Amino acid sequence: MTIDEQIAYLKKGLAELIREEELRERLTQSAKTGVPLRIKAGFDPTAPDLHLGHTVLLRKMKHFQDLGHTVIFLIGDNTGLIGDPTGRNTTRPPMTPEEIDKNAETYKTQVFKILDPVKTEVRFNSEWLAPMQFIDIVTLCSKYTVARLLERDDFAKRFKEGIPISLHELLYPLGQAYDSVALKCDVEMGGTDQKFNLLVGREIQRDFGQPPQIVATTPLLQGTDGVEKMSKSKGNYIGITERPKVMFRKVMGISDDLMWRYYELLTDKSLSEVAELRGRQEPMAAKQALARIIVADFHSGEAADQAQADFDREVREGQVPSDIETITLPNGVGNSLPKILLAAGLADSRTDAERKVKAGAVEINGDRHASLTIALPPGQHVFRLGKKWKRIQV
RNA sequence: GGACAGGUGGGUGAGCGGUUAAAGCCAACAGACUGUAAAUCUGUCCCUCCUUGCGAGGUACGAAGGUUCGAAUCCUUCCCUGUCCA
Repeated sequence: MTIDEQIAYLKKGLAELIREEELRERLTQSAKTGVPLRIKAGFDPTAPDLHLGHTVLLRKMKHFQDLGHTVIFLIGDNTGLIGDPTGRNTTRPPMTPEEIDKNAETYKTQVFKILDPVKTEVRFNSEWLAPMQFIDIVTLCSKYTVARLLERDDFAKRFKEGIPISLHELLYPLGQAYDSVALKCDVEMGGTDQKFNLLVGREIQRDFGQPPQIVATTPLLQGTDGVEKMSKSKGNYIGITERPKVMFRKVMGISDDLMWRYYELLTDKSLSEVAELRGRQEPMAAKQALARIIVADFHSGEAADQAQADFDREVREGQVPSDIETITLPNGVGNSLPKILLAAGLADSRTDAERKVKAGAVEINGDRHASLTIALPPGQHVFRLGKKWKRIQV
């Protein structure tokens, strides 16, 4: 590929690239010397469960690898103690080396579904942050001003609204910036919400006599609710290790509008292909195709077939799922339906169970059951409460 | 160190002595509708118990005490947060 083609390839699907000319220079330089560029992205050590939102970034990092460059998967085991200030944060207790190792392993098995292990370095920022002395930290702090830190959107907002900002939170961008110095990064990537932190990296690198890194941001993927960005804590995520069936169903649950965004950010389909698909006016078919692609990416084609078959049968035809759990009732629940539902894990509490029954949400062996007592003859019974199914052995 | 303001259910946010398990909104859950969805409409949304009733108890409004027949609402102390002044 020519340099122009490389840039076009890398730019596709990026939210922002700062600055393109610098990237061009480095790509040219790299081609000349044969030294690969170093592409960094940082991840929080506490949440090693990746979801599709993370894969937007990972897919883009993979593109750099495709061109022969090195990706540094940085686990922020030290900055993670602060927690990127997205809200009310306190310092988290330090993680033990065992926990960190365990999380790192989990990360590896997940990210290598996308990244090429041969062209990936997994690093921890405790490597250089932990040995820093107070004086080192003060020196680092001296390189940036409070006013500039407060320019960051969420800081500015919180400051203005009188929401607490703890001093240590201000240090987070500096720590992250120093990571780039320590790793001599050529490019740092992150979601658009990371733009500020990534830019601080440029300035700090300059202060340390390094050429400033190129900043590449990827768009944030909306969660399944279509409103907020995908995040585990919001419960609107699709995890990349989720079972094919669950994954398929979650994809089917997104709105038709959101589906096109997912096509754009989560598949290799070109924009014209997506537009063509959209023009066909067959949202149902398009969404199933999307769900198949995603399941196949993280599992296999066969798993995708199976997931689709399950979906057709269970959701579209409303039949009993193939994989429901069988529960044997403990003694003493008698014929109280709420107690049975609680014992089966279909309700959170007896009060909750009672409400659900009264609301007509309970189906037993295919028939709605709205009374609070039931005599179950010995044998197996299929219970359904909303989307949850259980087989109960009496 | 001083002067103010504030801490309510998953989130917002009303209530400022009693019809308040605590408005409204959002989220969530269930039902209807549907091509999966979305949207819309309806209902629910602390727990326990039973004689399942617009039932009876128990918890709950930062924490602990106190005043009251009665407190999320008043008082005291403590904890936490913000603003202004030094």
